[in-house]
Amino acid sequence: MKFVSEANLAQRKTKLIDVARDAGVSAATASRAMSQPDLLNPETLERVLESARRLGYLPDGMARALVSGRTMTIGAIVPTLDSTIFARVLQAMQLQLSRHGYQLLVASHESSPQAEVEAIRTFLSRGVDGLMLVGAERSLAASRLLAATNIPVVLTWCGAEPALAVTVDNAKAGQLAAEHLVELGHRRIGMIVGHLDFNDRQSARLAGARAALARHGIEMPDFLVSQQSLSLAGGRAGCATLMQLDPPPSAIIGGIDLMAIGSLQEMQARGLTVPDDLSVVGIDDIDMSAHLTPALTTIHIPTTRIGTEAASRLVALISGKGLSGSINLPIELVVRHSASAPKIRASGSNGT
Amino acid sequence: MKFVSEANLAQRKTKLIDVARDAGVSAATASRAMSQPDLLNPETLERVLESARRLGYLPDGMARALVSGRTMTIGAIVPTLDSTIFARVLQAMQLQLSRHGYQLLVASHESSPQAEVEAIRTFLSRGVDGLMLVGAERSLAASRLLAATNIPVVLTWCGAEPALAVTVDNAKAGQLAAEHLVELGHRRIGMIVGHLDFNDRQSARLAGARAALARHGIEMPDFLVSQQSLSLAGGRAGCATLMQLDPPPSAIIGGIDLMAIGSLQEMQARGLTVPDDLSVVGIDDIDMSAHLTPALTTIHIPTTRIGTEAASRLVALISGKGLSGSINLPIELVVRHSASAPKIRASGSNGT
DNA sequence: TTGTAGGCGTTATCAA
DNA sequence: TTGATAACGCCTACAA
Repeated sequence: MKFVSEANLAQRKTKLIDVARDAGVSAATASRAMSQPDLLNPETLERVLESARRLGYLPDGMARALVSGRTMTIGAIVPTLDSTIFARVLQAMQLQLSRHGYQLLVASHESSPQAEVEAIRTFLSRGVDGLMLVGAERSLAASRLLAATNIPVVLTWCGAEPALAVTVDNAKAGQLAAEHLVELGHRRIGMIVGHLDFNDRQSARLAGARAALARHGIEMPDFLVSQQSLSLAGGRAGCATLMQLDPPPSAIIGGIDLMAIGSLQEMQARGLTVPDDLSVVGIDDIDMSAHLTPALTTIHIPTTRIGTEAASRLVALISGKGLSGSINLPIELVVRHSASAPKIRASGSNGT
Repeated sequence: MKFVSEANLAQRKTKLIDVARDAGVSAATASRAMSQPDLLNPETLERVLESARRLGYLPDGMARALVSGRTMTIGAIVPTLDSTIFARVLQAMQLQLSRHGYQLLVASHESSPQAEVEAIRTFLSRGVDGLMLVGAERSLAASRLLAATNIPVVLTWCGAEPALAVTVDNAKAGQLAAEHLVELGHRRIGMIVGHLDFNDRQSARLAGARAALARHGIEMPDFLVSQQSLSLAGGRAGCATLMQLDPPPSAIIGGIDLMAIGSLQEMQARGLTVPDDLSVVGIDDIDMSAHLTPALTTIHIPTTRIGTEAASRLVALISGKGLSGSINLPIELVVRHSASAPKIRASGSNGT
């Protein structure tokens, strides 16, 4: 028969026992060479390591995890991967985690509460050592899952007692944006936000803006708020909708920078000028915002830091050392060139 | 003593045997209830499932993987998470994979060949069932690792025989961009590309553009090529550099859309007009490009499809069914408004 | 249709 | 310093 033997087709993965035999030691010793080199005789150690190298040994994470109970893996579940914001957070987390030997497992739920539960279940089942989630609002099933687990969980952006959280004051972000516009003299202010269900960040930003305006005796009724997809196109559509109003708002707040930028582009496409014809303020301060013409006035959110802090806390909690309380990161208004005093309009009520 | 007993602090995770006992069956039966429900007596099945639900049973993925040899996990290693392009690919992959019960494990190497090896090693060790990588160029160590493994690996963007690949003709992308500009009448064409080492996509795009120009008797010497970071800021810097030349190019190709957009913004910041003062062509066709003013002329790369195809092939390869050859996806020029015929310059040699 | 028993690759405990 | 051996939680022939 000329058939190639099966054994040659899929060469069996070399395992610890192979290395041990090759080096003439027991499996236990070989194992120690991998994880606790200090306990070994230098010569033995070198011999085992050499065998491992030559045989191309790769430890089996599954077996290792099964017995040790730890996978050296952290799960992060975000609304979407297709967002500079979350990409940044994940990047920061991965960087921080890799410093401690942890690997990041990422999943996105595309704003579906049910998909989030599934992701949580999968990660828990997969044996992640820690979990990072975005926002405080989630399905009951998800909450139950989280309550039942005993691995550390950290919430980001928005928190909810008693969970550990790395937050940012989203309501204040809306407030800062609104107050800036009021100070510039705006009275008719619109806002473009993402879809509010299952998005406590956007909800808080809107509420914060509204409350701030109310304190100045200004209302922002529903027709001045446009719910759109959290994208450039959403921003453009929102801007188009609001500009159709009569009279149109003299200023718009974008629930995220991307939507504010969409507004900028919609105005440009209409041959109108920002900030002369419309003031625009964003929230997030993504990279691009500083490079636009006009550069976008926005609220800076320390995105990278959120990731770093979340990762640090997770690691600290797992190893049981280091501080690990919740933290609320500072945000601030970044004044650039997309918002100015409103043009005096014949029909408008002016401030002075 | 009033100490709370340890057992209460960390309630032991319920495992299969607990469910089995609770339902009054053997572990084997409980196991079958989870993975092969058809084999069970409906009543028994229901009883086990009920117990599992009530006890909040979550299968231990590690143990399951150890015995079954499969983790239902696919690893994807990309240059960076902070990129619309890769975000899109990953999103598409995740969507496709979830349809088959697979989970996506993501890592980024930030353009470090060594970090890539580490990521590959980690994933292999973690027991992923398949691996997705970007580009065909990598360190020797990485190649060895890949050659030694017997899980399916799919390369994306650029391929290399005999590896399975889902590619796009990057050289042709550069070619299409260059030819479009030549047809418009441009003779002095610059290009802004990413750093060329460990990035075969950018290298190919540059080479393709150069070759196309050469066929028309046009040279693109090094001083007309600016290597920058793959970012908006990089694009701006590259544009600034090239515009300082005397004479400056009449057209610029961006190695990625983001850099082309950076060029647009640099021009705008300088009070110059695109395409009147400079024609700009990108490569990628990201969302934003269609929304700019002027809208960006670019080469469309089917990013989402790359992810979908890669995922499908991986799944097919793992399950051993379905087609699974390499595939080269079509790309095409998308003419919008950022490139036009060059202004006749006194000092320039015009075509006619 | 259900139960028994062996083993997946590694680490940890206990002796030697 | 090293070795034997028993878990880890689950799956899957094989038997009943």
